[in-house]
Amino acid sequence: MIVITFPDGVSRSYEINSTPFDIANSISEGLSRNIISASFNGNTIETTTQLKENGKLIFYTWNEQEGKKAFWHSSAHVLAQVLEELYSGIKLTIGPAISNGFYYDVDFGNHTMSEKDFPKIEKRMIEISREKHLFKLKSISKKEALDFYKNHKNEYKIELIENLEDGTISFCNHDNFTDLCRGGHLPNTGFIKAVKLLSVAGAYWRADQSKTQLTRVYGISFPKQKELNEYLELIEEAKKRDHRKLGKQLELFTFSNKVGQGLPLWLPKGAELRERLEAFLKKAQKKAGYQQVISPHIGNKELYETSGHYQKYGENSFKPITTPSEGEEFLLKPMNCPHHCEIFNSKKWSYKELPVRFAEFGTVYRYEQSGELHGLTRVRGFTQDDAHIFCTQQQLNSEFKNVIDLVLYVFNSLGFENFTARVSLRNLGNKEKYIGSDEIWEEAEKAIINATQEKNINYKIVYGEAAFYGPKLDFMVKDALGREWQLGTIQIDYNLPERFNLSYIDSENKVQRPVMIHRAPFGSMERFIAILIEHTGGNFPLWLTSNQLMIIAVGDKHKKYSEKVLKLLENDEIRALVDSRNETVSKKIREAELNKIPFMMILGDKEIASNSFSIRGHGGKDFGKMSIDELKSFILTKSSEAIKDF
RNA sequence: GCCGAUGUAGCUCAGCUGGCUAGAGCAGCUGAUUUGUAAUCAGCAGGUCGUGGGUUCGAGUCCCUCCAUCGGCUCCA
Repeated sequence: MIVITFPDGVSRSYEINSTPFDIANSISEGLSRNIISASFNGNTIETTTQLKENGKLIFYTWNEQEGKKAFWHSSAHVLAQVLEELYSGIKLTIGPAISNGFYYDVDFGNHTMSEKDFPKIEKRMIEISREKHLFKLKSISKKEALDFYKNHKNEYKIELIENLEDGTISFCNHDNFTDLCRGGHLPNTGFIKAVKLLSVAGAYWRADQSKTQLTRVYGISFPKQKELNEYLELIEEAKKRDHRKLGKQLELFTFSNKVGQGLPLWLPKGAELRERLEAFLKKAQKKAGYQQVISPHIGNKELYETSGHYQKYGENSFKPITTPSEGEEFLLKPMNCPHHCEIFNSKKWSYKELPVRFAEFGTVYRYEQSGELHGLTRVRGFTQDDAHIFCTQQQLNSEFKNVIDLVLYVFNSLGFENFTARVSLRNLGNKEKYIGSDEIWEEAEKAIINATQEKNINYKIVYGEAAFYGPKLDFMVKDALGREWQLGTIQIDYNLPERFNLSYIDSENKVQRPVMIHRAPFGSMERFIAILIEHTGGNFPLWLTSNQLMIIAVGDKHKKYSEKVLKLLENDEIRALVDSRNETVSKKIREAELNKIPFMMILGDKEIASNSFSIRGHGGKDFGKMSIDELKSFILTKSSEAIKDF
C-alpha cells in the first residue's frame, strides 16, 4: 500500500501501482471523468502513471492552467500527426503548450504551408480526436531514441535527445503517431472537441537567428465547441481595444509613409493627453526631488563611444550625421544617459549635494528592425520619461526604493493593477554581451533584489534581460491581446559613472565615484499611452481625458446660452465643448458617445427656464438635473477622487 | 532583418473564374429641416485600385520588384 496526500491535507491509502485515474475514480466518478492531468510530488505525470511510493497528488482539470497545458500540449501532438500525414517527409521539432493554446515548430522542407491549409488540418484533427486514441507514455533508452530519429533523418530531435540523459527519455504514442516527449497529456484524444489553428509564422530553431527558420503553426483547442466560440469572440472584442484602431478612431495619433516608418505623429487630442500625463509625472517628480534638465537631440559620436553604446548598437542604428568639418560625426540621440552624465560633470559635487536627480522627457531615436515595429508600442522615435539619479553607495537602497514608490504611484493612478515585476539579470552563459566586472554586476544585482524584497513586491528573475551596462527592475503590463510589454524600468549602473569618470568629494575630502540609477516610470510616452488606450478602451480617466463634457445645444437658438455655460465651466478648468451644429440631439449624443466623452449636457428651453441641466454619462447613464455649480463640483470631485497626490 | 498574410475614396468595406465609364455606407460640401437622450432628408463632390515593371486585344483581378501594414520569430540601450 502507498499513502497519497491530497492538496487539502487529507491522506488515504491505495494499492501500489494505482494510477491518478484510479484514485480519482475512487473519490468520485465525476472527478475521474474530468481529470486531464496530475502532478505527483511536484512532477507532472500522466493520469495513467502507476504510483509506486507515498506522496502528494494533485489532480488537474480544464479549470486549472496545468490542466489546460496538458490539453493543449496533447492537441499539439494531434496537430503534428496530421501534418506528418498531409506533408510527407517533414521534420517535427517541438510542440509546447503556451498561455493560450499551443504551437508546433516544423521544418516543412520543400512543402509550403499557409493559412489556406488550416480548414483541412482542423477537420482531420477533429476526426482523429473523435477516435479517442489513448496517449501512451513509455520510457526509452537514449540509443533507441536516437536510432528512431536517425531513421527519420530528423536532426532536430537528435539534437534534443543528445542533450538529454539516458534514463530520462520517453516517447508518447497515440494512434499511429510517436513523438519524443516528457509527458503531461490527456488520457485520450477524445477530450478535444474543438480546434482552431490561428496562424503560421517563422521561428528560428532554438530561437537562434543564425539557425534554420522553421514554420510555427499556432492553434488552440477546447473541450467544448461553445468555449472555442467564446474564445474567438473574446479575441474579436479585444481587437476593438487595439490602440492602433482606437488611436485612429479617437484621432490621437497617426503615421505617414512620407515621414517614415515607426515615427508617430501626434494629433491634437493625443498631444493633449500626452502633455497631461507629462504634467502629472512632473508634478510627482518635483515632490520627489527631481530637477528638470534639457539636452539636445543629437550628440557627438564620441559621447556614445565613451558610453559604449556606439560599439554595441552603432552598426544597427541610424548612421552618424556628418558635417562640413572633416571627420566630425554626430548621432541622433538614442538615449539620454550620456547627456545627463555630462550635465553631472559640469561641476564639482560634494557628498552633501547628493543624491542629485536629473529628469527629462527626452526624445530618442533607435533604428528598430522593420518587422519589430508595432503601433505606438515599438517605434523608431519616442520620448522617455527619463531621469538619472546620481547618489552614494549608502544612498542607493533608499533611492531605489523611492523610485519603486514613484513607479507604483504612477501605475496605481492609472489603474494598472495587473503588472508583473521582473528582475532582469545577465545571461551568465553569455557574459561578453555585457560591460563591467563581475563584482560590479553582483553588487548591482544584490541591490535591486534587496530593494525589491524590502518593498514586498512579487517579482520573478529573468536571465538575459539586463541592459548591457547593468541589471534592471522592469514593470511588465499586458496589452489587450495578452502580449506583455515593458513599461516602467529602474536600472542600477556602476559602469557609466566609471566610463564618464563621474565623481564627488566625500566627507573625508576624497574623490568618490557615484552610483547611477536610470529610471522611467512610464517607460516611454508612446508605449505607455498605447497600453493605457487598450486598458481603458479609450475611456480615459476624467482627470486625463481631453474633453470631459459635451454641451449639446438642442437647437440653434440655444447656441449663445451654451457658450455662456462653457465659459463658466472653463473658469473652473473643466474641459468642455459645445455642439451646436444643425443636427438632431440624437445624432450629437451618438457622436459624443463614439468619441467617448464622459459626460453630456443637454441644453434646451427647459434647462434655460429652470437653470438646471440634464446630465448624461457615457454609455447612457442618467445623472438627472444639476445646476451649473452642482455640475462643477460634481466633475471636479469625480476628477480629483481618481487621482491622489504623490 | 526572417517566415506567412494583407493593401480599392478621409474611415469601414463590396468588386465571382481578367471584359461596359470601379461601387456602397459613414465622414465632407450644398440645400431643406430647428431638432429632447446612440444616425432627419435630398443633391453634389471624392479613387492613377500601395509603387514600379511585365503578361494580355484587354489587368483592381494573373506574374515579378519595391514600399507599407498585420500575425509571429529574432531584437529591444
